[in-house]
Amino acid sequence: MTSDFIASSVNVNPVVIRRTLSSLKAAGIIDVKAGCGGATPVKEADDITLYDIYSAVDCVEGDLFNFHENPNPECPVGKNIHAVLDSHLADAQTALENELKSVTLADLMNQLNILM
Amino acid sequence: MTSDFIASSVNVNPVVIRRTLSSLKAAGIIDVKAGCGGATPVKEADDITLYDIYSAVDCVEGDLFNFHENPNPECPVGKNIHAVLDSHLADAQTALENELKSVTLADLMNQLNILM
DNA sequence: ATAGTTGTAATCAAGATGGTTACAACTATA
DNA sequence: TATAGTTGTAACCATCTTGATTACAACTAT
Repeated sequence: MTSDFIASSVNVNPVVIRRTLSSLKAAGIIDVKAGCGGATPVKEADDITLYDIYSAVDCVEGDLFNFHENPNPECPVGKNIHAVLDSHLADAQTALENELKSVTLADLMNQLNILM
Repeated sequence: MTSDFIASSVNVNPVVIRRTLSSLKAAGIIDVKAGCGGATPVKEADDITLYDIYSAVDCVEGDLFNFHENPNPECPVGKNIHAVLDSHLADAQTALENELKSVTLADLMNQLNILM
């Protein structure tokens, strides 16, 4: 399918589709050649997780949680807030990511077949 | 401490502090009276989790993941995409929230005492 | 009564996001 | 090879979001 076709179905500008496909290509998930229409998967469906896609289109880059890069070193709370909080926030992010890693594109396709 | 004092330490506008304290008050975590300075906790520190604070200041309201409220019903993928994806995304969100629920303010205060 | 504080609406600037246009580079096909 | 159709990407613009700021009413302790 061409980016124009997908765009008209998704009801969005073709450039947005191309940008997203470019991200997936950069992440090594699909291959898309300039000129001829269509994109082809590079990896097997059971080797592509939701996390792969999630990180490919990186809505989130690096840390999910961010706060106050330069807290006041004179403040007893501010001085230690990152030492206290960062590990817990990282744990929460990891929990989310692990859940996304547990679902593959093959899983979704199976669900889709059942529904159709 | 007054909102002005906190604001100068955090290096932010006092109104921002007041807005955040208002959110925490609305969530029943602290009490803050207009007029006199300072805020007092309403619940015990071991009864306040990171999730309570996270949801009180609601950077995220409702769903963490959002995509395409009105997909094309003519499209075999779009027609079923929410039925296929939503539960997995909800699971990921729950995993993150559960992790935040496992850490209390008392935990953080203990860590802080060790560091100080 | 007064000085100092919180609550909140209103406004503004800055940054982020997505939409759109435009065009070069590329590919398959006749 | 010429051509029609497609992708890649830069550039620009409108819109939304976010936080900063001002202003002032309502409140509290002394």
